[in-house]
Order: sequence, then C-alpha cells, then structure tokens
Amino acid sequence: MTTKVRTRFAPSPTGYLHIGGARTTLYNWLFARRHQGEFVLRIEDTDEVRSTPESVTAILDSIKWLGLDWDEGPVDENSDKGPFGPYYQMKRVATYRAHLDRLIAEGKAYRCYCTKEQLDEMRRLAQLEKRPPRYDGRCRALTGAQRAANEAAGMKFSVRFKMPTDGATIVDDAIRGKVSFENKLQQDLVIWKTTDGPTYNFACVIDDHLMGITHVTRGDEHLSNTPSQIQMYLALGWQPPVFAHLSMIMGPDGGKLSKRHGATSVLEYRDQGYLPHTMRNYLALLGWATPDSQQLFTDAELITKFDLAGCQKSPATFDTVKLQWMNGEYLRQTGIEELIALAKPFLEKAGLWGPPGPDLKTVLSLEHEKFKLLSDIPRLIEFFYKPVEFDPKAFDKVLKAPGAKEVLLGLADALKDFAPFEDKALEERIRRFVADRGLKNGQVFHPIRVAVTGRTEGPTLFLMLEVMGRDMVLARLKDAAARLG
RNA sequence: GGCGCGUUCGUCUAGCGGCCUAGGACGCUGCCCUCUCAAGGCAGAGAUCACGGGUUCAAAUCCCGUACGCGCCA
Repeated sequence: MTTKVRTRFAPSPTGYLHIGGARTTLYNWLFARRHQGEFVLRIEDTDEVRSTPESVTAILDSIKWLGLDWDEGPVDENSDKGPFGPYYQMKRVATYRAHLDRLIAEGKAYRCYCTKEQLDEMRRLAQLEKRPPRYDGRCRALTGAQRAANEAAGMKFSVRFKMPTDGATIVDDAIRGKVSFENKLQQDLVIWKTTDGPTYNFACVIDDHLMGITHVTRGDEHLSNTPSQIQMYLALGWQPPVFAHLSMIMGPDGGKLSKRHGATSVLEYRDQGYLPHTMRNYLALLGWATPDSQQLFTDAELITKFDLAGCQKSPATFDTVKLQWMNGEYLRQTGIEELIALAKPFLEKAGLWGPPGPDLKTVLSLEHEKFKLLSDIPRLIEFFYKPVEFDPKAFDKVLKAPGAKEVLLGLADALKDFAPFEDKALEERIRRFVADRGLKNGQVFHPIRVAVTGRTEGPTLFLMLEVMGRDMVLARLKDAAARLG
C-alpha cells in the first residue's frame, strides 16, 4: 500500500516571504502535485514576540501571487479548522503538552532546572577547556528527592529530550543521501521552554506526524537538527517522514542573499513587474535541473518533471540578469489583451492609464518584444501620451546636425495633406523625400525619430508615425524645428 | 571549537568510470537582418572539473586527506 504524498510549508510569520522560502514552497507544491498528493500550509507562530498577523497575510499573499495553492491550512486565525485541527501552532499547545507529558512519563524527556546563568557558565567553562559547548546533562540524573526539592522551591524548568548516548542516527536525505550523526555528540535538546511553550523542534515533529506529512523539504539550515527530530519520532513510536534539505540561495557576492543585494521579498518582485510564471520557472531552476538542462517550462512540465533527486547540493547564486531575460521571454509570449491587464497598475502609477491618444493595444504591440519588466512599459511608451521630453544627447547629435531643421520643416510640409497616413505609404513618401533631396536615409529618419519621441531608439518608424497620427506628427515636427531657433 | 554539508565556464547547470578534445542556458564579443533600440539568425571567447594523493587499462565521475565557503550547536 502506498500512502498519499503530503508535503508542507511551515513559515514563521515574522516577516515577508523571501526568495528562499518561495523556492521551498514551490518545491513542496511541485512535489505534491507531481505525486497527486496534498500540500499543507502551517503557521509556526511559537515565537510570540516576533509573530504578527500582518506577516501571515503577507506570506499568504505572496504564495497566492506565485500562483501556488494549498489543500489545507490557514485561512485566518479563527476559521482554520481542518481535518487535522488548527494550522496555527499557538492553537495546538494542548496537543504538544499531551505529547510532552507522555515523553516525561515514559522517561524519554526530563525537567531541567538549570538557569540561564548556569548554562552560560557551563558554556564558558567548556570553551575554556576547549570542549564543545554543550549541555552536560546534569538534570538527567536528578533523583526524585532532588526534583521534589526543586519543585517545592518553585524553580522554573525547561524540558529536555533524552538523546541516545550511543550509536548513530542516519538521516537518509532525498537530496544528500545518507548523512550520519553520532548520537553521543548531540545534546539533549530543549523541547519545552521555561516560558511554558514548545520549541520549534518539538512542535514541528508533532505537527508533521499528526498532519500526516510524508515528505519534509526544507532549508539546509535544518539538517543539523534532523537527527534529534528523528529520535523524537522514534521515542514517540512514529515513523519519520522522508527528509530533503535544500541548499541555500546566495547573493552575487557569495554571501547569504540579503537586502543589500536588492529585493529579497517575493512581493517586491511582483512590484517590479515580474510575472508569477517567471518566478516559478526561475526559482525551480535555482537548485534543480533536468538532464537536458531545459530552461523554459510550462507549469505542466514543471509538475511532471520536477524531482527531488535532481536537486543541487551546493548553494546557488540568485541572478537577476537571467531572471530578467526569462521575464522578457514570457512577456513576449503574453497575448496583448492579457499584457494590458498586467500592465495596468504600472501604467496607472505613471499616469498613463486612459489618457487621450493612440490606441493602447496598438502602442503596446509596437514595443512588445522590448519589455523585460512590466515596470519598463511606461517609460517605453510614454511619448505617445505625454509631451516629448528630449534626451539632451539625442537633441544635440541628431537635431542640431546640419540640415536637420530643413528636413523637419520640409517633411511637415510634405505630410501636411498626405494620404493615406499609413505605414507603407508613409515609408514610400518619406523615401521619395530622401531621394528628391539627395540625402541619405539616416539624415531624414533619425531627425524624425528624435523629433517625435525625443530619443534615438524606439518603435519602427513609419508604423509609429501612423499610430501617432497626422496631427501629433506634424505638431512635433514643427515644434522640434522651432526649438532649433 | 565540535559536528554536518558543499566545491564543473562570471552565473544557473548537464555529467553518476570509457560517448568529455567537458554539453546546454543567461551574460559577454563579432557578424547577419535593419530606419534606431530590441527581437531573431549565425559564429566565437570563456571551466587545467578547488588542491594533493590513491584505486583502475581508464576518473569531473570511486576512496583518503588538505584548503576554502556555508550551516547547526550560542
């Protein structure tokens, strides 16, 4: 019998969803979809001081924007009941406590009365003697009488999990293979805090088991805690899930990806004009590849081809240049109607949504293949709707060139009554103008472009003139000439 | 400090003992197309496979060390 695949993403709501978390979410989602399994979202809010509802919202918004969905998990704090109970850890404390009591009753965990000062001292001594700074397990051996005395004195305690003292724990990682840890080198982890609540490592084990998670795919930083977690599963009489530890995502300087490298939040990428599909595709490839090094994937391909075994063990550097290329690829594949919908917020922000002027659909198709980011769009089309702003260099080089003014005025005259004011006809007419005056193409084409757009680069010339229409073109030709004095 | 993980073109990677004079992609350079910028097409530069030892007829691929980077223990 094969059990149904269940994966999860379990963020701490202490900030936004960053790139690394987004990739972890994606991989869990892809793996679940690939195996017709289920993907669960759980909120690990045991850090009461740093957890905020705003973070939950930001994280869920990010996942939704990425186009990923989940089968179970939080909607909001008050309506989050599912087949496995609430999906916020702070609402599950009673469950954790029940399992804690069981471990203590079975002698697999014990109360530790050491104070912070004692632990600090222990660590200091260990360092002095060049021993690893580990908890020495002194409360493990407390007699019943000593414990009773401590209780009577009202001493605060944490609870520690008893690690086996011999043998080794093997983590059979889906990405890294078998990784072995000597048990006697692991310390007795605190599973219950003095402030009366579960620690991350404990709550995580209980939840993953009770929620039926079969595959835990998470960041590299959790690999070292995995042997302890495996021993907790065993102590509770449970079968551990399959673990897979993903390598980290680095910044361009080889350090951990951080703010100083640019955007780290998924939502910032949305705001910069990246498409969700770009993010899915790029993130999938950051640490995973197919044997043929395929670059562009449809979602269906991503789902059928994704495989934990194909994941990279070494860290990957986040490359914005490649991200932009990929976004350009997908923007070019986007139909014009959809492109307009996507560009709307960016155009609105630039004051380019709805002003009178050429048909937006036509204008966008003129420059379609140049868009890398949705946020590029306003800048590339603004001169269709706003007064020309001359690039000083273009103005000096092209319009101040000898004869340019005469060309502009001559053309304005030639096009005054010219019909039809259309691409091909305009091209013919203007080429004839060039020939009649014994000029070179560039001596005419370039000044026109700068006169009507203010810059040296832009859409294909004659079609652009058609789209602008006679009035705008004539006005701009004359205006540019006038500026030349 | 201990334990663990990692190391193939600038970057993402293919590679699981012979097909590798190391393949693809981004980026870069040049050419073509051309009214500009793109897009597209073609060509090219770019990796002594971190280093040193083994094993083997044969190693980027297996083993052992070293270095460097990273993570966890705080």
